Amino acid sequence: MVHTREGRFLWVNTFSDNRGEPMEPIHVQIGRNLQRLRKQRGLSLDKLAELTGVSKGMLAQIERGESSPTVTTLWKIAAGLNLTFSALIEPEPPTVTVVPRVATSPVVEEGGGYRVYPVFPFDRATRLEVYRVEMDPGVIHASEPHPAGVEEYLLIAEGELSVDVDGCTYTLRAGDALRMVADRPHTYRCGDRPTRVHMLLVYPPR
Amino acid sequence: MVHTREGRFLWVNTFSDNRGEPMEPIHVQIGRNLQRLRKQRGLSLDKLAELTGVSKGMLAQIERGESSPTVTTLWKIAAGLNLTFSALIEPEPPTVTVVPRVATSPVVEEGGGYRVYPVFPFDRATRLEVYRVEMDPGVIHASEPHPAGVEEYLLIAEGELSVDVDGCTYTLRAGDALRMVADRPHTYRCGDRPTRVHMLLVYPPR
DNA sequence: TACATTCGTACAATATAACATACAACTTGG
DNA sequence: CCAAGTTGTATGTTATATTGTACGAATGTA
Repeated sequence: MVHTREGRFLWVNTFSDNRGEPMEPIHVQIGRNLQRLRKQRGLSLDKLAELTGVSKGMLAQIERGESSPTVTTLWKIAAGLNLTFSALIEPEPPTVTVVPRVATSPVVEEGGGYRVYPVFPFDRATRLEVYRVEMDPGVIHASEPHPAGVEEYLLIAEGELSVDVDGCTYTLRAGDALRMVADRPHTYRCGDRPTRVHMLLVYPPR
Repeated sequence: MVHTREGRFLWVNTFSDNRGEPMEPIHVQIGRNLQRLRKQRGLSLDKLAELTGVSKGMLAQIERGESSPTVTTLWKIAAGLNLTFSALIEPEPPTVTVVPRVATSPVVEEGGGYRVYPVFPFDRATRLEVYRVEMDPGVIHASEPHPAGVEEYLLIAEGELSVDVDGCTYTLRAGDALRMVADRPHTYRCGDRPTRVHMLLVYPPR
């Protein structure tokens, strides 16, 4: 319950901040991204027109933010450059991010025996959120459901964890993994050794 | 250029199977997704037109795959429904899957000292792929670049791992984490203890 | 049941995307 | 240096995206 609420709390705040971003029309952003990507690859408009099957004039218009291309045109561009739509729509992300273990404080610490550390916050592009969960022997933690569509992955780093969900119990050890649709109550139970789990929450496109 | 060519090569040969894309034009896919999302929310075209500021007739045309909307129109739709572009482009997901450690065989086993076990295969909905990597002390592994847009997460379960990328070296220990854009060569170097890492590959929406 | 409202589709008018071609400025090769 | 090639921009034409309105069918209400 606390965990779920926390998770939701993080989601709401992180998500909306990221969403409140585009002050510029989307076609202008796309234009800028396209020009950057083209120049990074040292391509002329002519060359790009060849690669993508979109006219040189149109590409120039797009880059200058003077036209709002159709999705088909964008698709051609993305395919020709072997890109995703994201690369055309989103600004360039940082390349390497390290999160040392000691750099994080638990966001949840029930009686100290169940500790949740944020590793990577919700990322709008990947829709992925990563936590490190540490449980002391014998600790039981009940989670309320996440919103519909959220999927949870548990990657056991060490120790032993039992997961109760949908009336079933799954016992997992180091190296084991479990994924589940997380929109129902589930309970974690730590075995007789300290347990560390990488927990991934994957949010649906929404 | 060489790098770009390499990336393209990998994309074509390694990932095209996983990404087995439909042969349908993108605007038809978008139409289908839009209609599904609209109906899931119990909205009429009228209501959707209100929410998005796109005309009812146009929305109907899009849903029927009869028109290739501009990026501005798509943006309006996404914003009105509080969606990402991905949700408009990608189809929808599926309960509990457990992958015991012993259930998997390494897909990569270079001289035995570097072993990659698939945990969760590429999932079209989450665009996430999970591996467990085990390295013996002193082992070095050089990775070729992944396609553009792919992001790699390394969650250290145990041991010590050094990651060389972009001329920088990051040393990670149990509980540490790293995420990076994976479209460039990178090298893993195991410390003096056996190392286990959860490796996540997140593919951009496409 | 009759009437009102809602729904998705059709259609004509308007706006704009997308193209091919031309052109001035710049770069490259002999 | 000059000619040829390349580059991004401008322009007119065509295709199509987008709108507002009308309409028949379906649904809801008294």
